[in-house]
Amino acid sequence: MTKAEITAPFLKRLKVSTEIDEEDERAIKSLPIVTKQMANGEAIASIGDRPSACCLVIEGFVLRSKIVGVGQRQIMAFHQPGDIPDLQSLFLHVMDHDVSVLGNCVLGFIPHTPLQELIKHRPNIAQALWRDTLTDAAIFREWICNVGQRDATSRVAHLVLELYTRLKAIGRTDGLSFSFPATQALFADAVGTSVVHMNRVVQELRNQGLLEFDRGRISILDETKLRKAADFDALYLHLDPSL
Amino acid sequence: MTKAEITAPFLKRLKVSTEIDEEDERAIKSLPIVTKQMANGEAIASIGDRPSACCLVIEGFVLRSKIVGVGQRQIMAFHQPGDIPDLQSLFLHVMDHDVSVLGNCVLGFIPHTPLQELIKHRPNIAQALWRDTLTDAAIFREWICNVGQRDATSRVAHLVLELYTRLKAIGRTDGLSFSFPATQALFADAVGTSVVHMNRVVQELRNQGLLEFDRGRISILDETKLRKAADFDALYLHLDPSL
DNA sequence: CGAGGTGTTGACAGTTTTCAAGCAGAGTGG
DNA sequence: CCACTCTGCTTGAAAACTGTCAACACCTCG
Repeated sequence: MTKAEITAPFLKRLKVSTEIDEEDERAIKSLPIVTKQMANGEAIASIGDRPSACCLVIEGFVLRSKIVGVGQRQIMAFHQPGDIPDLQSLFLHVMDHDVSVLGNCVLGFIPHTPLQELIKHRPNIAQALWRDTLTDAAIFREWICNVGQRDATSRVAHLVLELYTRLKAIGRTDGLSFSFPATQALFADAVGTSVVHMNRVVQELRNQGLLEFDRGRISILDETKLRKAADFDALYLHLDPSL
Repeated sequence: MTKAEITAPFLKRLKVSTEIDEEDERAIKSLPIVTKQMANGEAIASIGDRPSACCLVIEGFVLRSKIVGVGQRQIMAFHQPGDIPDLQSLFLHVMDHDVSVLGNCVLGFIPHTPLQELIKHRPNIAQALWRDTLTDAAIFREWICNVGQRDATSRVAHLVLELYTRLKAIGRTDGLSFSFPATQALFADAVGTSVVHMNRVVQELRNQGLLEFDRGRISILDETKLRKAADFDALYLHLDPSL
């Protein structure tokens, strides 16, 4: 993979929100990035770690999770190509949660030191990255609402629409469907329900003709009804309004 | 109020995480801050707004919330003196949630422009503020876990310990108790339960001798048991380890 | 073929919400 | 001082939602 290919989704993302000039772009392309293939479930960083590099998602998905109480897992975020899921480790040195791989994934590891240099000397990039961590936070807030106020059916509908909307913004959807290698158990961990209940919710959404889960592919069948069931408003994603 | 008094909790907070030199301190003290007294429930910023200033909490508490579905409210964060609850509006120009006052409160409003200048020319301060937004995000993540995985009793216990720990870090606790002007309905909105159930949980915690709610004052009666009930680990708060 | 992961189902138990009502205290105005 | 209102807290009973347990079908892979 060339540097251009590696940094492409990342650059595209940054440019949505911020003026990135040629020198910024050169600086990003000259970062020392080590790419690595990783398989489903592999750990990138674990709670208590003190990482010395950040990981850029190039292909595939990454998730952030935490074990709560007696072994239950809560997933707190899904990350897609162009994201840096553990950028926070630059400033919060101890990991307070786990970061791991979903499906097969290509990651680029960027050591903290050159990244810190980049932030110091390229204010545009610093600002874009800061903004990125703020939209992450906005998504966390929406998840609090999701888990706190909506019933299980709405939660799943909402999560699907979020994934769809974010993936569409980076051109990784195929009409109204997209590839997402998650089992029902994983979805259950993300919306805070049991696997059994998750299964019933999936069936209900299927029977009502709203969406279809099929071996790593999610298809939206009736977007209008799904939006209504989900109580979904994309404002919190802070995407480029032109999309 | 003098500038020194206004900025004191804020400066104290920044210094915990970052080297702030004298010039940084001078720059902060010369910010044009307009203070304002506000009363319980007053709105600071609402969803859809495009604020042109950020608000610094000087005395009292501020909360962030969102209306979900048919009028239910989810509280997503509580902020204490030294916090800037809407710092994100510097980079995410449209508010995706509401910010309002809890109890009586003194706020300092700082226009975006001088704040942006400060960030541009004082990298230490920029870094400290960025770090602050990252700890906010860490708290959001923990709230997702709280609402997603714990039962109502643990959730309340967890929230109380979080408030206690954060307030202790800024010296606003009184032994094992602290002042926090929240009704049970407010707590219900924060942990995602109904008011009725919240009341039952409060009584249970009282009966078990874990804590006491009394007109705006919360007292921890048995810290060890409460910690256990809450499944609480302060790691995610990223506080100065010397505290 | 057997093992393990994933999806599915039924019955039952537990938690939480909803509805409806009553109580206590603070503040208001007559 | 006494209604009166308002808000916050409390209680009981029924209904809704969700979790747990146990079992089985299906599929892939070694």
